[in-house]
Amino acid sequence: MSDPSQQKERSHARIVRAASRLFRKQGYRGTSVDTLMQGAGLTRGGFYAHFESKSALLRTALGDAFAEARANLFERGLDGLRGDAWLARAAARYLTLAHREQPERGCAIPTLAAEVAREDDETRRAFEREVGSLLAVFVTRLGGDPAEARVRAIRHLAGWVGALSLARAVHDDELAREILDACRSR
Amino acid sequence: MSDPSQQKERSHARIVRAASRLFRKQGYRGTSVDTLMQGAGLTRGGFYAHFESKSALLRTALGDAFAEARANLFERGLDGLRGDAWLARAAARYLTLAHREQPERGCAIPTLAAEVAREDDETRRAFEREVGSLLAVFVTRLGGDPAEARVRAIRHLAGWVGALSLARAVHDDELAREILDACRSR
DNA sequence: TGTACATCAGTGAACGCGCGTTCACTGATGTAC
DNA sequence: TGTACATCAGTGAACGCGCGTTCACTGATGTAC
Repeated sequence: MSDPSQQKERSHARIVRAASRLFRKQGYRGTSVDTLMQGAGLTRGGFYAHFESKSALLRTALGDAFAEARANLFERGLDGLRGDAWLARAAARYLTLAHREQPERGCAIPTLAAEVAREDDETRRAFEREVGSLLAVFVTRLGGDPAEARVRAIRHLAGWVGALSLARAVHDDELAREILDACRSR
Repeated sequence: MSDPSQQKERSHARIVRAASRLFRKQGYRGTSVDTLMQGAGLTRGGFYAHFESKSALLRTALGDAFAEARANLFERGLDGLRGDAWLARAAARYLTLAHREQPERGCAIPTLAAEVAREDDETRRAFEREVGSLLAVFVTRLGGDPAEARVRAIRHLAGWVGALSLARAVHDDELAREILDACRSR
């Protein structure tokens, strides 16, 4: 009973989950190994039995963060929707003050892209893979000619990412709302 | 001759300039006071005769960074241009691989927005002021109804910011180019 | 014109602290007989 | 069923290091007489 390797797997998953949330909330450099192990209910010494380095965890945590955001923002509750109907609902979810105020469960791109851009090739490849599968979801949902859908997917995603980045970095809530609203309408 | 207070002013300006470039290139947390003082040709001990804290320098450096980017990307060489003609030229400048590879002279939003979002109110207000004056340039250049121009300004800026953020965080140059190109047209 | 003193921008050693990482150890659990 | 041993996930003290910040000092320059 309670196979010790299963226990290790569960700890591993808790570390990844904690990292995925804390990195989005406080940034990668802003989150210490100590803090994230506490977030997983463990102590710092155990970290290196699970990951080669903090950087290796970032690569793994990106997968979890993108998966959570993908589900929450673009899939959950939007089952049958396609084309402009899906686009409008996804935009309305992405471009909210709630998303602005809860980076820890939201899209990983506005929170982590700038730090990832300064990391090594392997990390940027991991990020690239996640962007790729996110765009694939967009293309499927948008439908129509795949090449055209891909251009539209990139354009919309970029607009939403920029809007959220701006809305988070300004102080005034009203300005934040204006930015989010301006990018929602088509 | 060579008024000592003038010398201090020149050192001050060199620190701000170095910070403005290094923060965009390596991030705010990624740049130490030591590194940026070396970048200004000084030693670390002198820093606190010029700024109350590293955070106070960030607020000042944002002004320099936005001013440099505003001039380079949206004004220099675009003297008479207005409306869609200006927009197309500005987009063509912003969405280039050169801009992707030279964050230290480029737009401060993709490089610093995520870190600023985690800083205190005063810093976010400084960032907000700079975004405001950048949008004012956009509105003037776009012309037409000011309210409509402002919505368009926000929408385009957000799209460009998101595109550059994505292009920098992915590894593959071809994908980066595809992202930048997709966001240029219209 | 020359000497003594005041000013002050900049220096560099030092501070306490938190970081990523290592490692000898603990203690709960599973296995052998 | 009970005892002795092996395994191994997790602990927590310790490592060297770089950080933001402080401070006693230096040395060039300007001022007073």
